[in-house]
Amino acid sequence: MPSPNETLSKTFERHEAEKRVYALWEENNLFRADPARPGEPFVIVIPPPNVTGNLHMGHALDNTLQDALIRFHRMLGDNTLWIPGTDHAGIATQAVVERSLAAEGVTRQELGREKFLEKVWAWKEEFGGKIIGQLKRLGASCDWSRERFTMDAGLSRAVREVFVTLYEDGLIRQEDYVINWCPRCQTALSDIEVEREDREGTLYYIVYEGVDGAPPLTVATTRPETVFADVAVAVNPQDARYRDHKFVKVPFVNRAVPVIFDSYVDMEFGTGALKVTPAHDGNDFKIGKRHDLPIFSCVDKDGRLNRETGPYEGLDRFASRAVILADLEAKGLLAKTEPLQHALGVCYRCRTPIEPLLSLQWFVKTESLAKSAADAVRDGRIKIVPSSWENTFFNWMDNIRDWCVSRQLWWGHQIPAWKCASCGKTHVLREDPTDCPDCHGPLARDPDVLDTWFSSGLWPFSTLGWPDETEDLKRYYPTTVLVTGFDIIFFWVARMMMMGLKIMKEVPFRTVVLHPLVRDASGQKMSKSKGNVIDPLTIIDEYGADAFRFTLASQAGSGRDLKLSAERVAGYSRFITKLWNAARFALPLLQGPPPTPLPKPQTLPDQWIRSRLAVATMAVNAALREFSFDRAAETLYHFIWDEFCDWYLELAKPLLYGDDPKLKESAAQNLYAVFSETLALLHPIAPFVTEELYSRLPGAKGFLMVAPFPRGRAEDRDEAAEKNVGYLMDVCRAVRQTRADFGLAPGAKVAPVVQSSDGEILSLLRERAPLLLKLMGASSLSFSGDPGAKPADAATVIHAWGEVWTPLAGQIDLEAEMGKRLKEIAKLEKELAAARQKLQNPAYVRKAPPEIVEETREKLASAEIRLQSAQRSRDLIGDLTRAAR
RNA sequence: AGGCGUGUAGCUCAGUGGGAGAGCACUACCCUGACACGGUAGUGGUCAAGAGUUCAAAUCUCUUCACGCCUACCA
Repeated sequence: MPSPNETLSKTFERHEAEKRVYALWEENNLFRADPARPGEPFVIVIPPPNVTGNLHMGHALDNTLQDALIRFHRMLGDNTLWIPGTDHAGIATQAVVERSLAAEGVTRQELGREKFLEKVWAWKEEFGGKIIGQLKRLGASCDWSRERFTMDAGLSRAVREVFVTLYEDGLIRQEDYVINWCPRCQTALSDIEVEREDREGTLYYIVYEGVDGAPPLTVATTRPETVFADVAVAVNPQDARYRDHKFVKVPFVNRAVPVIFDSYVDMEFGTGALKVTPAHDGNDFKIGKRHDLPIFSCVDKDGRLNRETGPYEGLDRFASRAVILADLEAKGLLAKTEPLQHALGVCYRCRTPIEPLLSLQWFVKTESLAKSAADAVRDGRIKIVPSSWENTFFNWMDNIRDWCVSRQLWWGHQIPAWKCASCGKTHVLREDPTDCPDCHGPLARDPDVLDTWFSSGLWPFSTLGWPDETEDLKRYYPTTVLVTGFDIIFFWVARMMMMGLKIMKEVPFRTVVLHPLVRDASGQKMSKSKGNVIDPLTIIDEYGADAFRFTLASQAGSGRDLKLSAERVAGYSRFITKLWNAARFALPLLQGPPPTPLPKPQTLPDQWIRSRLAVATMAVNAALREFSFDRAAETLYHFIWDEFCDWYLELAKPLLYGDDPKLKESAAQNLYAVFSETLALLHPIAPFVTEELYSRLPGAKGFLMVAPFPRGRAEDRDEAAEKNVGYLMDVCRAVRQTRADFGLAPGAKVAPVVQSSDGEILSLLRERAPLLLKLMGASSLSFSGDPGAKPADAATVIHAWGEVWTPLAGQIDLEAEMGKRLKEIAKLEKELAAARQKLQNPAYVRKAPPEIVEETREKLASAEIRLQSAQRSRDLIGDLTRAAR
């Protein structure tokens, strides 16, 4: 680090400093957790980003908040651990590698499973985890020595252990079921991986002829190409129209199918008759089960019509539609068509329409797991912040459906299930078998892998070493806080709860902090196709990590959207510069750290800023404890800019620059204490600039990152000092206001007079006069106890404690000033009337709390005073106008 | 269809029973020896609309309107 005495550059050279400071933190092992150390555990597991991923705004926000919490608690002395890592992201990663293979003209099928997986691992080693370096640029203080990957050996063992345990407990089973199939990705998807898109579709009315001359029946469908797999037509039992229909013929294949009654059918929709296709619709599947109907497919996994469709075999499911409709029409079986707006299920990755398909898959039975998770939130073992999300959470947990966990991919945790070729039994095992445990027949392993969310569901304990009883696991489970966006409550948060409670018999975390999603400045989702993506690294390059983090924190309290714009970051980068410049002023004046315990402040400016610091410190502590990052940021912004820089530094200058060595020293020591504590308060949100400035404090030891976080000294609260500085501010503002209102020439030195009947106030002000002169741009300040001593042509500002008279000089825009005064008077009169009316209301005086009534009286008095001020100004302007004529 | 949420200054938002606020933007003036990425003083709002509860409503209740999100079995 540069030596403390070196003068600061004009602005914070953040590129160089961020790199240097971060390297120092790492070299000094400051991120590393030690279970043996004392302290309350404070543990966060990172939501593992995809190993293929790049840092985007969502990550930036998420990790800024986590880092702020970790840094805060580290400084509080807690035993903090922030576990980083990445997710193997099955389908996403497989797709990336397949794409790079395609460039070489190879498919994964040609390569074979084993070779392909080698390629993926090689890709992961070379390109994966780029995001880790990007998190470091953000300042993330993760314990990198504990970095994990959802497919590393330990986590894979955990996955297998959990799968087998759930299987043994009857919570996992393999079943034929209609699942969501993506014909493009060639895999099953869970229900929540299906997204709904509103699309303009068409409702086709198709005639099914009656069997043996029975009357025909018309059904309405959006999917005429699935008629081949129809096994029934269903109508509502209440529906009188179809009482006499017994059997109808499926078009093209002329199969006779029964007309059945099922209350699921909506009589109002279409014709009130529904074609039942159990193999290609989830609801039809349920109807089929209820009525014990046969089930078979007419669309294959590649999305083409199969053999059941006869001449149409091989056609794409959508391309076939036109042909089929034309043929239906030719047969006179297409009664009519009408447009229909419907929500089409599409693959969350490639937006290909989902094909509901009958298939053999593995399911996790979620009902009991979900109940225990919901109970944990209901009884407060897990707190959701903000609590408004609880209803959404319960709504899902109470209506949860079984979780399809098998995926027809290669990249992932292969399901530990083997099927015996001779006895046909399926074995789910912890250790790889050589032959069938029952009959020693040859075994074939299930080729499917698990949903990537299965392994991330174990993240809070698998990363701590489970299933081994590690020191980390004992010390750090359950984790303390989980910070994430609300978009993955169901994908991830709920599943961690279910898995943690089932496997560990204990909640995975005590608090879930849900933050907004980052949008662009106009509230649009950031997406490549819209071209509105702001790259966090570009922002960091341009404005610095501190300004960026401060911006994110300051906006993290708002509702569900965080609208981010570069202008806003630019604004907060000025705040960082302001702090830097305050340091440029302060550092050369400092000799060394103040003695401990910190001496009581002796002078008014010191008493005042210490009091204000105590208030701000307590507010920041409270805000960070309550995850109100925005409140913490706002408090710091105003304390540093308005109170520390604008008032305290100005008030302290005469002492710091003065001739009295004793005063000088105590002022410098106080400045040191206040400034260094301010840096500490700001550190969790803006770690780089604060660490850098801390290192420049003469005699500062160690790192700010591990310095104690200020708690706020209650004994520093000093109401008298705050009141007295209030008088100084009153005088100062009165003169400044007069200067501005009456357009006094900037160079013109005024000679204001302060009048008060309170001798103590006068002597206080007299003592501070030299200081005030500079702040007001006055040549002299005089004092009077006598209201009659007012100079002619002086503007008056009245305060409750006295008056400030400022003699006028120079050019004044009388007309404009008169307008302003009249407007002000009107406003004040209104205010007065309102207050008077309240006080005249007996019900108010009787029922309102006395302090509120008192407040209103004070308000009335203050409005009267301000009205007097304004009236005097008006009269003065009137006089001046007449004199000018 | 149901659920959740939002509506406050030109923009972004804080404020959950008692003075309508902040940042940015805007206006005027000022390079005063840390900072013009600065300072000082200002302009700007029927708190979406209506009704109710209350001595008192941006805040609580109801209704309406607008927008957003989530969930869902209307083929």
